[in-house]
Amino acid sequence: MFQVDLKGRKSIYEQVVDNLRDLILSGALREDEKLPSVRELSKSLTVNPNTVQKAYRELERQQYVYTVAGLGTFVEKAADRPQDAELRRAGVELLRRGVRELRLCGMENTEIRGVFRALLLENASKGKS
Amino acid sequence: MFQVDLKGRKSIYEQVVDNLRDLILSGALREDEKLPSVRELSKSLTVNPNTVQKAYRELERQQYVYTVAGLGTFVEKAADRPQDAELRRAGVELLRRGVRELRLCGMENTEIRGVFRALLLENASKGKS
DNA sequence: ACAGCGTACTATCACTCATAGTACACTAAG
DNA sequence: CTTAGTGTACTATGAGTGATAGTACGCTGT
Repeated sequence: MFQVDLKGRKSIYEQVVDNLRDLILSGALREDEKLPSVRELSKSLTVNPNTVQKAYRELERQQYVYTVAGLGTFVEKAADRPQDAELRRAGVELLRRGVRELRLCGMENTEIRGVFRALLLENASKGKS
Repeated sequence: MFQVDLKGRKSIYEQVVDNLRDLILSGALREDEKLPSVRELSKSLTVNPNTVQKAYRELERQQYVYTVAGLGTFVEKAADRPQDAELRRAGVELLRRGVRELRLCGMENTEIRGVFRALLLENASKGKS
């Protein structure tokens, strides 16, 4: 399904959250589709079940998934996800910080704009991160 | 000089590093200008001297400052800073992640470009973060 | 009844951050 | 030389977080 990086700065459960969220947003996991069970995914990733459960709890808190007792965890309908706006704000914030960083390097608006245009084209056809 | 946020996700010494680095890059601290002493800044920020020293050591490692034994810590000359390229790569990476995030929200290139243009103008005249 | 599911709880270990305190070598000023 | 101020080094401690292990409970579908 995906991999986790033990030696990264991001914690494991954060990586699980981000990866699953991306799979949901990209449509790789469809609405009402069942996610792997906690124990199943924990074996697949070779991590502790508690770690996966922590990730699932967070995804449920953010309303990307919903849970049916005794059945499993499923992808929430896009219509019931009011927090896409929050994700959008996060994206804009990343752009803002990037612009600020490049400005500190002494780059002018025209240069920054050039870098940005290249980025847009670069990622246009790519589905990977 | 600046403030630290105790309740943020970033550690204190990282905040000190980032703040001082920004002051140097923006020119608020000029070349060969003396930084506050470890004990002085630690009192000013109400943090432990060891925390400030850790930040200074990191800034020296990144060659933003240099140290003269018994005298103090000073701003490195811009010509002796080969790692601006690294900062630039970090900025570009932020932009890339921002674009990716906004794409996951379902935004098209034209929309993303619109947000970006607004950002460029918004920060154009601002000196604050 | 049984297997599989999410959930809850306690306990432990490791790591990082921040703190406290002490000590040393250096420099400039008196 | 003495003193104050500087960076630096070191040990120790407490708090917090992340990850782990193990156990247990209630739910669902077969």
